[in-house]
Amino acid sequence: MPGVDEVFAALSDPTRRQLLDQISRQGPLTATQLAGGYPMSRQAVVKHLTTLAHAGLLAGERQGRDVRYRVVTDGLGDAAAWLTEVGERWDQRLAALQRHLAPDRST
Amino acid sequence: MPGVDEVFAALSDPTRRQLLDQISRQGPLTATQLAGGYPMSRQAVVKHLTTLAHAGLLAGERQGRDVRYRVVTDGLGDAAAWLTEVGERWDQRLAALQRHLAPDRST
DNA sequence: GAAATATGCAACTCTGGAGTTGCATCGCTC
DNA sequence: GAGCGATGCAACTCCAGAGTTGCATATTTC
Repeated sequence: MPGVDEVFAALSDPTRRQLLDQISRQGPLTATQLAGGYPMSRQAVVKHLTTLAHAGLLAGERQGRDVRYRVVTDGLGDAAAWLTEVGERWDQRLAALQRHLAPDRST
Repeated sequence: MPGVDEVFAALSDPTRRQLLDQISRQGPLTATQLAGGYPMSRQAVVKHLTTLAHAGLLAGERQGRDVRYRVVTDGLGDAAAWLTEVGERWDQRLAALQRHLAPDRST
């Protein structure tokens, strides 16, 4: 189970947010496919993907020669919970969030 | 207006989350008061507070010799919006969030 | 089986974040 | 006004993150 640290740290990089965004739109993609759209080396993109995977936001599935990265929800839970808990205290707008997420992740 | 980068980066540090948490519970506190509860120098805590303030999550108000830090909501908006936008795409649970935040911050 | 393409690994540089220490400055209080 | 307690500033160390390059390995395809 990935920690809140890693999730927020992963989301703090614009390239990584863009990667998540792109994959969430276009579905599973390989590192090489993704790398084409960014002004950096394939290896740099791979590192970002690894970071995201480590944070529980992506997962890579090997398919023969390729590895396709898809979005997963594992990492979001704790970070969202934290934002909810503290956010609720200082912003009434987020209080509603608490009430709507809580039922789903009660246990 | 603080960027999403800074907000997530600010939240990625456990000490900073703890500071936010503490201030959101106990109300406005000074750097010296806060520093007592952490295993680091006052200056280190001040740096964290400055980072949080820069991200739009805290604001310091001078009162004579003291500076009291209180929680503000400025920074949360964009980060929450991003989480909502992308999160919606990959987790139905977060879709509700979108619907409840949108009315308040619909430009 | 050989060429082409994709991933994996390792070493390297560079920059910024986290924390420290020392000292200066400002405001309160007696 | 003198001392005390708080903040502010600056310089310094240390380390992890971001990106690079080069090469090795695996898999597809002809």
